[in-house]
Amino acid sequence: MNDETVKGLLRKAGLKVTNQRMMVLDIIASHPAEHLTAEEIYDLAKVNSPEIGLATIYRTVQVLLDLHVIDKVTFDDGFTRYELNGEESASGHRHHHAICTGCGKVYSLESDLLDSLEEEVMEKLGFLVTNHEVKLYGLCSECRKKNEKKEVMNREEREK
Amino acid sequence: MNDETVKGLLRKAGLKVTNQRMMVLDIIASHPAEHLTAEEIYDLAKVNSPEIGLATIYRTVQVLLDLHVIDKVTFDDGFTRYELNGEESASGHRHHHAICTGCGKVYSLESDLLDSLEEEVMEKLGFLVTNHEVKLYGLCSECRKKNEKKEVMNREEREK
DNA sequence: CTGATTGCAAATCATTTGCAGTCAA
DNA sequence: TTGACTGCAAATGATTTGCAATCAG
Repeated sequence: MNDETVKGLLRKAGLKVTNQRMMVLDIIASHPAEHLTAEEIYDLAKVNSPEIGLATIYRTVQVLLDLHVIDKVTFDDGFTRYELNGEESASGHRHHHAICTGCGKVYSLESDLLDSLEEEVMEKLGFLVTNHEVKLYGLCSECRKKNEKKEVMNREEREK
Repeated sequence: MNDETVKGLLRKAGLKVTNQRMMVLDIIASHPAEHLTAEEIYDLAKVNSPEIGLATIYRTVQVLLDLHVIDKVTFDDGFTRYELNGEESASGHRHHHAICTGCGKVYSLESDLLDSLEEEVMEKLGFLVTNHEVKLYGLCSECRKKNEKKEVMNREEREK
């Protein structure tokens, strides 16, 4: 989805194409996989437009959410984050996230392996799935290595 | 998991077994699949203990979260909700939720169909999944029926 | 022009925290 | 007895809102 497409969506919705709106969109688009918070978007926006207000960021992400241009994500750290909607994936479904409980790093996954789960829900509950959100919590390879080292150290400590 | 088990967990953690803590636990346990908010737990607690404070609810759910007796869930409505940890399911993994975008009702699912996804993440990223959270958004059978009716009405309206 | 949008500051509202009194062990 | 726990009220911090000025169409 490019700027022009979004401009079209804005107009179709009877909304105006403003510098602030396009700037927020571009900031989110140019930081893929970074899951920016409103405050982070605000700080980046201020670099080129120091007069912009934080309220504008909040109002703009709401507009972009309504247009399904972006999606909301949270990783239980008290912040709402925003990312481009993965509309490319025919299904319209969002991608998944793997969150490391060790270092907090977030990995984005593209796999769409929930089809069988969604079919099951349709059959058993008559529930039609239109979107999903998957978060995997665990340890990334780096943190697993660190943990192993720590365990070795603890063992040596104990065996003293 | 019963009261006695939790009392044991509290003692093992060097924490005290208080009426407030057991009451909050019992309220959450006796409202399965209702995904209570702190405020809702507070209102239910006040029925029998009008002097209890909301801060105690927040502090208590934090303790129960630390002990992995309960889990946190959010459905993007601005509230944090709490539910008993589905520790029964050998894997220690949480169950899934299907959230109706029509009426907001939440269905709990027990299926554990993410194994292949988790294996893939392990192979490709070296990321070890220890827990996951799955939310399916869509329309429940009731709301689908309502939508169909509405569509028929719209069509009739258009064809006038 | 003119209503939508913005920036600012003040308001909201869920959650957290300090503190003095209370209670479990 | 005594440190952990609780209730209360005040503080915090992300997000929202009212309003006058500004801007897109």
